Amino acid sequence: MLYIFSLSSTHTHIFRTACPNTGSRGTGAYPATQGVRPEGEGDTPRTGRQSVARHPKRDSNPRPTGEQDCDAIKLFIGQIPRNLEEKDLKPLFEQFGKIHELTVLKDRYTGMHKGCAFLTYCARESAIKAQNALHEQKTLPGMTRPIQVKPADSESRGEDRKLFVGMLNKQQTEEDVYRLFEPYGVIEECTVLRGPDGNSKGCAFVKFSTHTEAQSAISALHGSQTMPGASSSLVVKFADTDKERTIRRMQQMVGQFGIFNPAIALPFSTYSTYAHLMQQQAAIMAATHGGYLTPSVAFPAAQIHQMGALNINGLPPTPMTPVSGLSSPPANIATSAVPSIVTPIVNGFTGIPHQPNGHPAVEAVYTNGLPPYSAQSPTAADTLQQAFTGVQQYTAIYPATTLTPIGQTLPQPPQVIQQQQQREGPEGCNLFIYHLPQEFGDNELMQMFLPFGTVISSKVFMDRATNQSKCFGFVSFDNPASAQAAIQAMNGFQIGMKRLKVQLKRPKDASRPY
DNA sequence: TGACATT
Repeated sequence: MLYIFSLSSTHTHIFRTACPNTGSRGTGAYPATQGVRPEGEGDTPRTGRQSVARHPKRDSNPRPTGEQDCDAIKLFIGQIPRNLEEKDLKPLFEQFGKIHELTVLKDRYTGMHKGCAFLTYCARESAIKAQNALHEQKTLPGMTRPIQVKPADSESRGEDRKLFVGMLNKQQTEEDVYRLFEPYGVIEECTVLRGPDGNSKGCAFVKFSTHTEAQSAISALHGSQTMPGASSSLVVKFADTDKERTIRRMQQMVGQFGIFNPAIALPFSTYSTYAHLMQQQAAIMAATHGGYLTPSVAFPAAQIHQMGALNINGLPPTPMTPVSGLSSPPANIATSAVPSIVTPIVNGFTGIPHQPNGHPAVEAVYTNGLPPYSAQSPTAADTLQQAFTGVQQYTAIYPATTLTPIGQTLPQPPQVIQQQQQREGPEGCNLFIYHLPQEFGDNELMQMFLPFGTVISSKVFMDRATNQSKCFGFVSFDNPASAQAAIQAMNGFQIGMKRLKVQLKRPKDASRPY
């Protein structure tokens, strides 16, 4: 099994030019013309409001006058080949104006290029131009999806105007959905969720410019009709907040197929004690295991990622309480914003079991039984975006043949390191783990223990006859302290109905049974 | 549950 790491710098690279008067960025709503731009729009009667959606003006949240030119917009750039650094990307974006800051996102632990960037022009207008010219308009070499150029989540607000639409016909396109919703307001974003194969998952996100519009669409459309082939009537509701999504995915993962990341599937009591360790895991998972990672994992992991202070060496800063009581989840779980990048999210969806109704397990159920989140942390949003993009882009790793994009030479691809060359670590570094979820393989096992240090090997034992996991395995660290930290944190850790048993591997000469 | 780097 191959594991993909980058050992390059752990620092984020920033390209920045001096640009005066950009201090006000990051606070305003963006006059976005995002998502679908249906063609042949003359076919359908349109309201006056809806034409507004095609112009960079927003009737809500008008900006103060005189601020426009230097009220920079931070753009999120997605679907960037991982071999392109700031210097490579700069020419592509400079044609729309002077760049104030361009930052390729790197995993903070592995240094791995996350396939996305943040871009801030000196002039607001440049950002709008760039978005209009590039967003979904061209595909960079090696990528399977078109480039994403849209306001960073730190720029957008109001997930209270974003709708989840379920029970669509899988033949329905963005344009179909757009037309369905356009009578109710200005649509800023309309995205059908699709699997890796490009097939619709039968659901979509539609973002209106105002909450009122979104609400009116719900009132008019929810349950109003049943699409051909759908098992029940149309579902139109406000999209989940992260908190809701986290909870839902935890529940679903536990119930359906075990889990990938214990932090997600676990009750909050253990979740909270483990959470700060998962900060690191989140980043690593997002950056290195997109092909395996389900979005249900990526969401919460990314949230956890920005909770609390980090302890770089992976050791828990406080004594762990593996099976602690009934503490509440950290309050800031709910503070991150739902990313506006919708299209990229779906691309990383691999291995998600589908429910009998044919809907993806993760997206199938959206309710709004929880209060909306109150605050939005740009950092959280950024992290989510990073996680998403990391997930998504690893479904299409480097192609064997890489074209030279935008006239640049190509840096080398990320390092691919074969793991498990060394099976056992030194004495005191090897853990025996029992009660692993049936679904856990070497990879998942490794990820579960990565937060505690450098994992030099991970092995889940498989039944030869059935090829099923025997639910135990080994993890080896490169130092005993990591191993001890892992024992402290993970022994007794509840996953679904089981609790992990994490012990030092028995020395070879010890044959005593338990 | 079942039990320490296998086939």
